[in-house]
Amino acid sequence: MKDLRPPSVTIQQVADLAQVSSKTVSRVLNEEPAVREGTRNRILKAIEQLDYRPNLNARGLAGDRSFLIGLFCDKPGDYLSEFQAGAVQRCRESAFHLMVEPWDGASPDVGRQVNTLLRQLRLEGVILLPPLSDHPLILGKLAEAAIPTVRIAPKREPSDSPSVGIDDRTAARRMTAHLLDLGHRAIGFIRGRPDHGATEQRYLGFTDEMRARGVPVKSQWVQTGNFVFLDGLECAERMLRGPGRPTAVFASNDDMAAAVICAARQRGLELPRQLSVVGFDDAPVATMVWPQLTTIRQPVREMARAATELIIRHSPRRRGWPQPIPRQQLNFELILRNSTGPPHG
Amino acid sequence: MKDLRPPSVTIQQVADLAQVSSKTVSRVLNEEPAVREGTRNRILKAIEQLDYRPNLNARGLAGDRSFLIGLFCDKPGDYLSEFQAGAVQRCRESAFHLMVEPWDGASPDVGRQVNTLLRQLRLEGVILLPPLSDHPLILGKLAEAAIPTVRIAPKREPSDSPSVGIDDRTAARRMTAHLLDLGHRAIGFIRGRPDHGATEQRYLGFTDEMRARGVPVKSQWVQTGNFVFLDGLECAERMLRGPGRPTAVFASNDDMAAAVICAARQRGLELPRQLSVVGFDDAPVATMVWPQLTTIRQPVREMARAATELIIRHSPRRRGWPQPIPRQQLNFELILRNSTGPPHG
DNA sequence: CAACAAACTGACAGCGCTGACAACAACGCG
DNA sequence: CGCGTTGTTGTCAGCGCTGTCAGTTTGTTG
Repeated sequence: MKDLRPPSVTIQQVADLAQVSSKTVSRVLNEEPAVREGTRNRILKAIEQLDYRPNLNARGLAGDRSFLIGLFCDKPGDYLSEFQAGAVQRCRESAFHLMVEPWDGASPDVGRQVNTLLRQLRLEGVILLPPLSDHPLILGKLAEAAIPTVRIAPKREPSDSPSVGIDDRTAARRMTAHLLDLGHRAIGFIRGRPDHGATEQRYLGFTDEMRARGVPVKSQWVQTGNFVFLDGLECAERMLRGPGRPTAVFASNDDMAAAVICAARQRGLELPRQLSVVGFDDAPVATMVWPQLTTIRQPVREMARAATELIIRHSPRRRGWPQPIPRQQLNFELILRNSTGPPHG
Repeated sequence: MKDLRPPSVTIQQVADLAQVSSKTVSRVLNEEPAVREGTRNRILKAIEQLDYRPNLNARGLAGDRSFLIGLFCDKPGDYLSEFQAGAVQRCRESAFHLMVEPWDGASPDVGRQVNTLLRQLRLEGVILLPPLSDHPLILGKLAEAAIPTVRIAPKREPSDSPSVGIDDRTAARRMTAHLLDLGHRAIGFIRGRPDHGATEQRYLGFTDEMRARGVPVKSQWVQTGNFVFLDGLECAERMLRGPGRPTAVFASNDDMAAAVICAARQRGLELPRQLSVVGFDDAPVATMVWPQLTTIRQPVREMARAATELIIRHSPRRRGWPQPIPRQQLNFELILRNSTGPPHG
């Protein structure tokens, strides 16, 4: 059975047409400076005319590159989807490609698998989504292989690797202020997964503002929901049963906030009159529940672009990594919808 | 600035250690048959010992392959996430990799871009998610490049390309039967995006069963919501206002069903007593709204596995494509939750 | 205008692997 | 024992591109 594919145009054909050597064509492909204007144009025209596309395998093999960026994540989901979209977009602009790799952070085999991937594919950089941003083993492998790495919303802040995120602490603080401004004093909080960096930051933001205003944080109103709906449901039920329940609940993400809404409904509470609920992330579900969630919008696509940009800009790696790149913080946005209102009475 | 990466192990080193030629190592790598048991073991041991990983670029260049499978989709979202997870999993088992590529089906430039991708990356196969499964231009390019293609939930059924899906029509019919069995006679339906194959099938399933039971379909209760929440909201409002409203609404997907729930709430309807709502897909949102949605579960991961399997099994492409592969239909599941009940009164 | 530097271009090897084909061994058979 | 046959391994070229370095042209200066 023969190969049915049409034959591909090679760099040599372009070179012949433009009457230069293939090396010179290679130069314009790689945007190397030393090519005369006229020559470049002639080559560009030839490329156009033949509709030439360089073969990535060949380019990679010869130059020991891959034009591939890895996006390592824990689980698929909204956040990943959105992030991926932003990253792919940026990649396209520079003829890079994105390889999304889900890892089970808990598996004992990650190390080996990451190794395989790095060495087989020769990734030019890796973006780590939480909670992988703080996975010691993966970070270790990456460092060992000297792969440029950008961590998204990391927990620790070792100065040796750049990261992109928002100021979760300030955002949570702002949100808490919103609740306090409405008049709430009895506020519950649902924490996220302990291994996410954002979890602690958001909680700190909450307590910062409560303390600053002199409002006590009741420990039985602080629960941990691991960022998932079902856990959020349980947390909400624990908070809401009994007479002395909070008048507002701040969930660390929207999935859990949606759970609070469900739980409140089941108990027959009227929202937001009897209970205000706020989330974090502005996930799709934020506008698919009623009342719609007041939340914090993270500029996920922009973060993805920024992270991808960092890697592309410093590629090929020979140019050195890391540079003195500070943690990059993008702006969040407080989005007021109708899940919040003044407390009843 | 020198290259910081550790040097990589080559096939030659393995060959030397095992005292064979590199070609023989290559043979075991590619699972070619003509290698003596003892030799194979010796080589395997050497590979293990050196922790050798073949360089994909080199393999690709020499063999004119890529070990890459493309997953083309329209927009990111739950469905994609889930599908991607399944596909990546299958890829890993065979040392393949998945390249997710979002395309704007409406853009006039898709053709060129698809071309670039196919030729640069030399994808060994492509999986098309709806609505791209029926995108004439993309299908054309793929055929032209003789790339094995699997279409997910396609509309048309040209026998020349395999596809994977569920029996949307029967599923919708089953769901409709559920509603009728509960006693509903006034049933509204919200259609999806016209360019999705499933849209028509699901609607047909609905009318099939209604007709079979002799229950009339009211045209003002059939609306089109394009599978998105906001449109669903409008559709629901149109159906629900006025006195003669349906007692049940069948939305073609869960996002729109969630919208129906919102709309019903805003009008103060009690669910499911005054209105039953059902969706389709069993998306995450199905269990994040209250009441939780009765819906149809699609085995998305299994579909992904099946599609990926088809491509891997027929790779390298020299082995011929297409084979006489019929449309593959996986089983759906009707999931009863609490958004449905007998009609009021 | 010679002399030299800077800008530009090309020749060539080789990246790590596989395809085609040759070579060689082991075996069965007349 | 010669010969073909099958099974197993090796040789070698070359996939399409880029790195190195040498060669050529152009520009600048005294």
